[in-house]
Amino acid sequence: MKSEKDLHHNDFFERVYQVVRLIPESRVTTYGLIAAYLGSPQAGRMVGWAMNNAHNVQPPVPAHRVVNRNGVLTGKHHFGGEHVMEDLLRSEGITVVNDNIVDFKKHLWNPREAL
DNA sequence: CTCGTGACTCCCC
DNA sequence: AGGGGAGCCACGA
Repeated sequence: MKSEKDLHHNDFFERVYQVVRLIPESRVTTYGLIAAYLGSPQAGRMVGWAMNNAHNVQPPVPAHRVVNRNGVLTGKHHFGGEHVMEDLLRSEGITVVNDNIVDFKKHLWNPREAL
């Protein structure tokens, strides 16, 4: 029935989006943990590449909850403003200082353990 | 088809 | 401490 092309919902990007949508409020995860959960521990760059396109995807993807392995907001320049990503996190109760998430490990959400 | 690039991460020197 | 290389894989030129 389904052709190869109809399997687009299994694409790496789509699987990334599905995981990101499951990150709870006030929690964050990393590019590497998402990649690892999807079976490609070395493909963190792909997760970032997927986030680059996340703004024109539905349902919405809370891309601000994805940071690098040190809890740094490396993707903040893709939110259309210097403080947009940071403000979104703050509005969920997360403290950000100099692009670093305070108490990062306390807010870290690991899909491999949670899902 | 090949090449360069990237919101990453790990390893080695 | 910090810089370079490699693996990852989608995408556009």
